[in-house]
Amino acid sequence: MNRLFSKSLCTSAAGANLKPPPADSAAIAKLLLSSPTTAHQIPEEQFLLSTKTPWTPQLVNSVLKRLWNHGPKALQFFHLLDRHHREYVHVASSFDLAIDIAARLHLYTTVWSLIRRMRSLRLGPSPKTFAIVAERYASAGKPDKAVNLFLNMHEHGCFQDLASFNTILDVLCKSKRVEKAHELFRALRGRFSVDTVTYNVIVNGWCLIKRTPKALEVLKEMVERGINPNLTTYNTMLKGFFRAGQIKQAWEFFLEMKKRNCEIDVVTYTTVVHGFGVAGEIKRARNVFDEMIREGVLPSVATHNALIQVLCKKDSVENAIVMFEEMLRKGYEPNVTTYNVLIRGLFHAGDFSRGEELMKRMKNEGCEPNFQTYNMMIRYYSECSEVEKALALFEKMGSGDCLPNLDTYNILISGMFVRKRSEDMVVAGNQAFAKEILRSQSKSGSLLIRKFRL
DNA sequence: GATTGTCTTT
Repeated sequence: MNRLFSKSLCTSAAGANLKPPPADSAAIAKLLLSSPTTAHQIPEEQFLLSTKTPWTPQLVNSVLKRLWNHGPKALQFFHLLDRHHREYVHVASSFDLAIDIAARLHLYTTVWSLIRRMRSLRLGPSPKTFAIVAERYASAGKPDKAVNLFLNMHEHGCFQDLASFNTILDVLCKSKRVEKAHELFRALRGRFSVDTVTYNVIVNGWCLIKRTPKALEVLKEMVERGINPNLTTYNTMLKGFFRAGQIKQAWEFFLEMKKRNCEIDVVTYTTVVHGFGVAGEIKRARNVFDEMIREGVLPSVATHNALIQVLCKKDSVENAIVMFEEMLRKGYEPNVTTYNVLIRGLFHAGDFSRGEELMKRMKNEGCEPNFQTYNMMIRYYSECSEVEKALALFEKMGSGDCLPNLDTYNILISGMFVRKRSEDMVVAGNQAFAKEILRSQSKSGSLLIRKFRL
């Protein structure tokens, strides 16, 4: 998500073209957020529609991504350009973004009219478009709709192939509809000549719901059918054992991988380091970490993050900090996850001031805090009745690049209600974030308003 | 966006 809001993305909108746009995507997004949703043809909109704004697909996409948590606004903007601009025509990737936003809001009528519009402009829909919609259907608890979408793809001018088959299976698996995925797999594996990736997706599916015996069955079947498992297959299985709490089996599987001369990689080692750590086996996690270095497999930032996280959770924040400093000394560049994990660790230990310091540090290092950073810090503050601190962060969020999302409101409000301190709500009222919820116009927003009579 | 490792909470 952080990537979506990066500065480079916005400035690159100017592209290699001759003249820079009069406004960047941040300014445009702000303008759109400040205008009422119902009004039409307000001066700002006329500005957006004027031929002086040199719209490019990059600029449009950047605005859409900035308005990700303000879906109705994003769609309003998309439609405005689509319907009223004389020259600009959306590209396929902008349609995909708009479709994703509409599907996320469960506005399926809009989704389908966008797909029709896309088709009439001969821009798609592409397999990617279908992957997006299928994923949204699946995560909205409509896996059958996702399957039907795949089965009827060809009616919308898009051919099914192995890639799209693997995609729909993965979408079903990731939303924990593994039985359904396996069913579809068995029914259609003859029609597409399925490959290692297909099997890997199914193996991963069973692992995700901790049914490792089923995963092993699929692995066996794959070998019997002459499709060779690869390192991804084994790494998936290994992670599955750890996830299911089968530490002994995981270790034996790992040893077997080494015995059979698999080219064990950084993903394998990271999985084991993290797996042992989560199981509370810090010593073994460290041993494996040292072993990988001896074996000449370089730990990545992710490997360090895995170890830092488990040190925070199962050992001590102090040791996690030591690891962090060691990582810096070795020349690694920490990412948002590194900082989030450490800040969470410090906050969890009640050390708010060092957590805040670390956030300052991450900013100084050019690593922008994301939603997770803010929401996590706000959660800890409101749980400890530090409402002023929580609201200060909330304000900082609103003025920066990382606009508060619905989760933020939920965290703030529930944090206050848990404490049942009426004066908290007075503070909250002063901050007028109830108004913000109204403006966000989402279903859950209005539910909140009704629930708490804001 | 065809598959695997690090970030939501116990």
